[in-house]
Amino acid sequence: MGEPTDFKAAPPTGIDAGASSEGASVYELIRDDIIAGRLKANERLIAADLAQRHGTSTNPVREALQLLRGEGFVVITPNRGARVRPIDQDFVRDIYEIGVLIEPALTRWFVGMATLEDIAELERIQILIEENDFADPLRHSELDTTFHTIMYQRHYNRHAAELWWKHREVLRAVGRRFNFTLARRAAILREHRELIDLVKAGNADGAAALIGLHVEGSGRHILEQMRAFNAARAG
Amino acid sequence: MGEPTDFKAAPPTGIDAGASSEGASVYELIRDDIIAGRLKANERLIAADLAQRHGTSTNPVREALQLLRGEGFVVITPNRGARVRPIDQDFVRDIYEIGVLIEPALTRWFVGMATLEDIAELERIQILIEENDFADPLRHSELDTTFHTIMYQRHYNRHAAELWWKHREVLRAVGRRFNFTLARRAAILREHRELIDLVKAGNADGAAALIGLHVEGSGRHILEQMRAFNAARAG
DNA sequence: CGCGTCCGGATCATACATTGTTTGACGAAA
DNA sequence: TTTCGTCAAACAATGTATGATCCGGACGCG
Repeated sequence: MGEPTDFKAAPPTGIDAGASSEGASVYELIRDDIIAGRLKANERLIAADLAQRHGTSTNPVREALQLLRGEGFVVITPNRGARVRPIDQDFVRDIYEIGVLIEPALTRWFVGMATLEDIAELERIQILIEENDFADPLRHSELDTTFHTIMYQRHYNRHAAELWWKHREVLRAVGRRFNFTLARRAAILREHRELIDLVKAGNADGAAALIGLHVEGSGRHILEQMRAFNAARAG
Repeated sequence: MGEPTDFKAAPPTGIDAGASSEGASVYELIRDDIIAGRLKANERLIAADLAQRHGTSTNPVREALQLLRGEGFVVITPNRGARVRPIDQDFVRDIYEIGVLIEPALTRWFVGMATLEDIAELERIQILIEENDFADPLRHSELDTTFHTIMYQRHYNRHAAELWWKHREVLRAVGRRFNFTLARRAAILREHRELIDLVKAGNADGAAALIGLHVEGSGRHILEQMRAFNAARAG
């Protein structure tokens, strides 16, 4: 975990990391292709083709597909191969709704466990977020993820934390395609500030409720963007 | 889904099913070995060994391991192979705690969508459960799973339903090792009955709260059994 | 204790066998 | 002529086998 001063978003401890040695595993390449929409919904994923496209053999590709299946990005039907699961509005909604259920619980625990250092760290990141002020969207995304990771990374329920992280990655990837509305920007800053206050006050229920709204707002925001994008494309 | 009169527990629609054609895929064999404790905690999983033991080659084994990784049963470190994740009390606690967060939401939705047929179906299963009265534990497990599946199988959030199903499978496998205490038996029957009443009354919040308690009780029950078992083994 | 060597095994490439699915041609029946 | 069932060939999923390469840990030496 190294220096806690680093703002780089990283999984909350001992969590997976691709199976491959290379910087960009086949797994990651395919996954990003799916999330970014380069591989279209329901498109067939033929192992041999993917192997050739990424300059590997079929063996790693097949493993990557199994992994992606486990994560829900790919649907495999026995003897009929793999298809891209559509990253559509339903998919995003499903994911953020689960977040709405889980994150408040993680937050509630954090409020009871937070040290002064934790709070200082949150405030430090929040200041960086405000300094960046969405100028660099990627940096905002990193910082925002770090903000939440600070709260969840030590939670005893590793399963829940891991689930949160996976979902977070998906939403982050999808959201990268869009810009933040002014309203959303304001809400994010306000809610973060408010959250810090609630943590300071030790108000676990309040913090949990707020995080629920925060996640819900974030999910809705992405959903709206997707809807607008699709409407624009159709119109 | 074929005949709704069948009580056999089955996943809530279109959910995975092993990748293999055979009845028992390597994936399932390894998974069951882990859950049943035949493969010990943190034991190294050497692809070549597993392949030989199950009479296959390394390729299916590696794919199975990736899949198991995605489901949290196996931890894979790059270039250092796979290890069995311990199915210990922490693991079980993590899983049922997530259930406590998710199932109430699924239930709340069900209460708003339940038809008379659904309720009749719940009551029918409940009668079978009471007739069996834990005499055949396996049958109870099947029936109980069906009871909950009736409520969740049509939920729009497939992701959440799938998550529930996976967790359910694990808890079922772990629980198979133990017997129900009398107190737990009574609680299960009472809570199911009460749940049906709440559904009939359209009391979504009440049903959600009750399910929360139900899942919590179920989880604690398994945890207690594990604790007792370990204490007995140690003493 | 630090360092180099060696070995096990992970990872990947390749080739091939087997089996299930799809598709479209062909022919019989309406 | 149209419709429908049958069947074979193409395609690809799945599994097997084998070898190359590379990383990490263990062992032994200085």
